[in-house]
Amino acid sequence: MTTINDVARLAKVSTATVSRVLHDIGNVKQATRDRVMNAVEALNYQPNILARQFRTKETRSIVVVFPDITSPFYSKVLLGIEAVAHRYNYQVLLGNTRNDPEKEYQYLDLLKQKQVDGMILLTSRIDQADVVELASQFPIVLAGDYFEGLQVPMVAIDNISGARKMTEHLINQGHERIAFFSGPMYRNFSKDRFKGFRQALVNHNLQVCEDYILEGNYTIDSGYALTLKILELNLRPTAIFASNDQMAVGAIKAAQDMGLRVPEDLAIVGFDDIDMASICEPELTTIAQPKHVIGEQAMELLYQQMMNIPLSKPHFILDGKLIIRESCGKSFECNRLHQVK
Amino acid sequence: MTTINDVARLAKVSTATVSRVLHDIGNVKQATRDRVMNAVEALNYQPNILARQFRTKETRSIVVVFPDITSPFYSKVLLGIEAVAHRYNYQVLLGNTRNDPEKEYQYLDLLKQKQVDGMILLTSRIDQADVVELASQFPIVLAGDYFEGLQVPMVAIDNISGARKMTEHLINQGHERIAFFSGPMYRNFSKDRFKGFRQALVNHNLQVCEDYILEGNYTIDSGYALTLKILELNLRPTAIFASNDQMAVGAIKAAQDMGLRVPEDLAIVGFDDIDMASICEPELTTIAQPKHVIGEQAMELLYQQMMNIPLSKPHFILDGKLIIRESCGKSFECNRLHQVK
DNA sequence: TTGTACGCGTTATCAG
DNA sequence: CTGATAACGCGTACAA
Repeated sequence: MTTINDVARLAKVSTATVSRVLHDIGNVKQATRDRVMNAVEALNYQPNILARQFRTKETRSIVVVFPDITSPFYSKVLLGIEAVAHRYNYQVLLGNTRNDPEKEYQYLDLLKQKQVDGMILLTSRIDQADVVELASQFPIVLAGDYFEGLQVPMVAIDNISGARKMTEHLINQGHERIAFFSGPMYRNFSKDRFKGFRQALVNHNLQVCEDYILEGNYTIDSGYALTLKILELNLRPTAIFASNDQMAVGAIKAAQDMGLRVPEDLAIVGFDDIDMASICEPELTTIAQPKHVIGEQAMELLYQQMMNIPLSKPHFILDGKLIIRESCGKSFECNRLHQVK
Repeated sequence: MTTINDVARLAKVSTATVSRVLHDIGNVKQATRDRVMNAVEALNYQPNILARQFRTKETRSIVVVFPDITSPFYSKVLLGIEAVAHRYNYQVLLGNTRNDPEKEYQYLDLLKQKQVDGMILLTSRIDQADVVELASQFPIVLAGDYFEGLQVPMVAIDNISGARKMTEHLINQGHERIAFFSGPMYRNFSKDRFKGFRQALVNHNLQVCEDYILEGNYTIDSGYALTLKILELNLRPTAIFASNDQMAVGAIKAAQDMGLRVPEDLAIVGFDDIDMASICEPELTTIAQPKHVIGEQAMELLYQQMMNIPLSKPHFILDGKLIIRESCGKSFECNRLHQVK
């Protein structure tokens, strides 16, 4: 292992000068700079990063915490994070939790122990107070999910308005009996999607029927099971709003297995716009989240904190876009004409 | 920041003893051990990991290199790796390359610079010689992909026999005009899947038709485009073997868009058995890879290297399993009866 | 413009 | 069983 001392000796300068050259700081005569660089080349010197990290207390790495790397949503966000992280020369540590709060706490330790310079939480099951306290001491950003009314830096879409838009679209199609598959309610965005759903119903003087509200866990299987359950009701819904695409895909599968046509017999819509949404049969009407951008923006926010740049804007609420495909029946325009008639 | 010195002082022992207690090594009298632990508690002491890493030259982290975290295949393998890594107390660094060899070299630097203790390559586009040389100096494991005839530790399925099995199934169904969508040929497993395909044809005295062999890039879009192309031929194939599920899904979509029924008009099969394979319509016949196990095994192999445990077996060839679903037409059994008649 | 010398917090060696 | 102390390699005041 060749060290900075070896370089210094060969270049006949002090280690301080070598360090200066390597970091492009301080005034160093061109001649000595060249001597140093030559020595570096000759010895094929690579700085000992671990020593540097120890010395500077900077690891140039961050950790991203999320429940499931296998999820098409989280992995896309992660991709956005990674793109910006690498641009700023940060490494990204995998923080897969498998929904285990215990694990999450372990990742928090990485921060406390300075093994990473910052953290992005794509979701959190641990005590909000803990996160808030940590956020006051370390660079932290929430992405996709968020805490109610807290000023931890955050980037996400407006889930309430997204879900409202979607529900209104369904209502405009003539649906009055709409089932809602929520995700686990310990996630704030789950609550918000439900809120948006309810708002739309209320706005249109439709009553929300308890039997039509079911809680799933955002998996295909869960959407499948919930659909079978809801189809047992005497008065079936004419539409299902699954609050993510995986559940919607499971719902379509279940409906088809029960001999129902989608959307003719049962309209089904989702949320997120994962790749599968435009592949499945019928193609899924959904709310598109700008996943990559959420990741990029989150990393930008984190970077600013790590650099101690005051945040011009700590909260970013992006737009969720209604994507009308086939699974909800006739298009919005068609329907308007229909109603006008 | 409270250090080991503070603890030593409070416990009225030397730092050496504190370190001994903390690592459960050496003989320490119970009484002093208690004193130390009390001091640790009282001061809420957390060892400085960076200092430790610097001292021991161990980071307890590894990097996993792969082209696309968004891929259902790679992310599942990654999950397996992560499970075992955490059991052994290793952190996992994300090595997304977006297929950029440049990036891959950067991750190699992490190894050389001792920023990680080991590396798992899920695929590699860089010079094989470089990898082999590196593997002689650092813990490295190849997973999913591999090098021909080299003794770098590795775990993967037998792609040749997997592809052969699949092709034979198609032939047994009565297909004689089978198209093959390969992946990029710079990946060895791509070559092997093609080899297996060709072997099966040759074994059954079918000739391989150049027009039916197309190279894609393992994406849905590519499967879609290739299918449109192949359907332009005067003599259309009766079956398509797409060498991964994404391309197969794209192929199904294209066929359906062209008004063809799958499998009646055109049989389509894939490879990998990603989640989507059992969701799409029709469900996909495919070769299942034990993705999670590949990841687990790869991490075990890496761990053994990092611990300097001699590898009992450096190469693991797992089994790819033929999963017969709907997209290939009548089931194998039905078909045999049919032929016997 | 350059060099000296110290400290970062641990672990490891060696002596007692 | 325990303590003193020397590294580890780098960055950086401070001095020259």
